[in-house]
Amino acid sequence: MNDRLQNIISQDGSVRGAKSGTQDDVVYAHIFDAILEQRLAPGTKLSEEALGEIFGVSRTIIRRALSRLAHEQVVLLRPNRGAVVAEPSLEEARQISFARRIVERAITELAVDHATAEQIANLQRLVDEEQASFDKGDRGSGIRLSGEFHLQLALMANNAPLLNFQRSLVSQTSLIIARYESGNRSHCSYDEHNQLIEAIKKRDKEKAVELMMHHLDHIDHKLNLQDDGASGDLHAVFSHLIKERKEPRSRKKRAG
Amino acid sequence: MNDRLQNIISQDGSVRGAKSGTQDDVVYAHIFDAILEQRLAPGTKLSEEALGEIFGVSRTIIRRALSRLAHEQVVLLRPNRGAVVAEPSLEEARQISFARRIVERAITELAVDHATAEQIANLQRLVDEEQASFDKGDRGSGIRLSGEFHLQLALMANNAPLLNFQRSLVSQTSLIIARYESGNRSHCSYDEHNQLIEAIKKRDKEKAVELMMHHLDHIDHKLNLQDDGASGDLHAVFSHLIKERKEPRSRKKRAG
DNA sequence: TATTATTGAATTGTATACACTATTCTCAAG
DNA sequence: CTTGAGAATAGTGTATACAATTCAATAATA
Repeated sequence: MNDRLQNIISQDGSVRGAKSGTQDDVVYAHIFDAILEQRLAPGTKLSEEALGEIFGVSRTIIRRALSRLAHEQVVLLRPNRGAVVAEPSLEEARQISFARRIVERAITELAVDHATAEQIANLQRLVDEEQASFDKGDRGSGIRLSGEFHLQLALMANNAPLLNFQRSLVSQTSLIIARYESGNRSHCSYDEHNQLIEAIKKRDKEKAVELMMHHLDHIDHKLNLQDDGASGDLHAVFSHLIKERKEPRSRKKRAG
Repeated sequence: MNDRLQNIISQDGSVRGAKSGTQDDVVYAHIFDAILEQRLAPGTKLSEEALGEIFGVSRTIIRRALSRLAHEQVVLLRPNRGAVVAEPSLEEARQISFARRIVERAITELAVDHATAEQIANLQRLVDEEQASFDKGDRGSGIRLSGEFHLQLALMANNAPLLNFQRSLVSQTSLIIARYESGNRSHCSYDEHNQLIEAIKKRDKEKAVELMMHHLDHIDHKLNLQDDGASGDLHAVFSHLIKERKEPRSRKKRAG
């Protein structure tokens, strides 16, 4: 038995982060997606016990996932009072928007420099999916994919700290859209995304940056003060994946 | 091993930002300071049980603290293998340096716009302390205070996301200095810090940004990031000790 | 009726027991 | 002497019990 070989062989097949190995990654990803797709409205209480039941894990795991989300400012952790989906204020929204301009400019420039053909193809695929989602009327997926476009761009920039920061900013922007964008204005960012891809293909850095800045302007302009309260029912939001709690592993007493 | 951690961490010092309320904040702050003041070297193993004994809390608390540190990239959490103080590679160091330029430029501009007299006084006090520490020969405190200067600047920028990002970048920079700063070049950043304060007082944005960029250049130059291009090529890395193949490796005798 | 105390349920905070994994140690084979 | 397999050990991963705190409902008082 060669365990090393086994390890090497089994290293492939990792799909988009969350490997089935660690449970809190799965929980994290599900809650994260639910928030980004706006199935969980800002302000929704995230009860540890309820989430534990839904995902079939103990509060320990839920706690870790919530902690990660809190670090990305997607969730607010109030001591002794539990977690809620973050509700960015207008002032916070303004700060996030400003920070994004700083970061997106740098990312766009780096991406133009470093983008490979394969990465650009990935980018195009994301935008196509995004457009398909909006066409299908799946606004939630569309908004999530729109965010992933900006994350893919950050990935192409080849700078880990900027990528991490971008992840947090994009998530929070999604929250802001959920809170302040009037319901029916479809996001329609895919058109601007397509133009960006063209500029990147042509390695036209100046044009790409200009497009990105305008794109961010448009996002800001679409926001206003209406709020549409989405769901607050955790079980409903996650109904498609509620499962039975794992049978407690047989606890063999250590024979004396 | 346990005793070594005990000695390093329990050195009485300032534990700023430790809201005495929750225990894991205290633990977090102590470990954070120990790393920033370079009493914990990059690569040091951080055993949960040992830390629990040292701080008189359960592993639960230690785990949370380590998790927070890992989010800020100050600690590396290896699944099933425990936590170690992060060891930024040269490539990571370059990326961090780049990201800092982006962020510090924005922060400097914002700080010039928003700085109040009181905040500038705070800034000045930090630099005085920093200088005093270096004069006393307390390099650890000096480096920590140098970092706090940049954090205070970020605070003055009035932008929470940028402040958070800056916190992570400054911490990692401290780690990089610990790992890569060439020999005895004392940090001596306080001189440039003082010039920056002057420019901010005069609301001279252009000058302040220029000083900041030069300051970051100097930091980089004191490190050995310039060339070298450390590779994944083991033969290159260990070329100085490659021996004739036939030479039988002398096995060290077991002590005791 | 409005306001404040008090009590009890519900939820989070922490410690700890057990399960699982990785590392170290020992020893046998080449 | 080196290499590799298997057992012993140490350390992390997860679940759960219990303590501490918050929240809600009721009762008491003005």
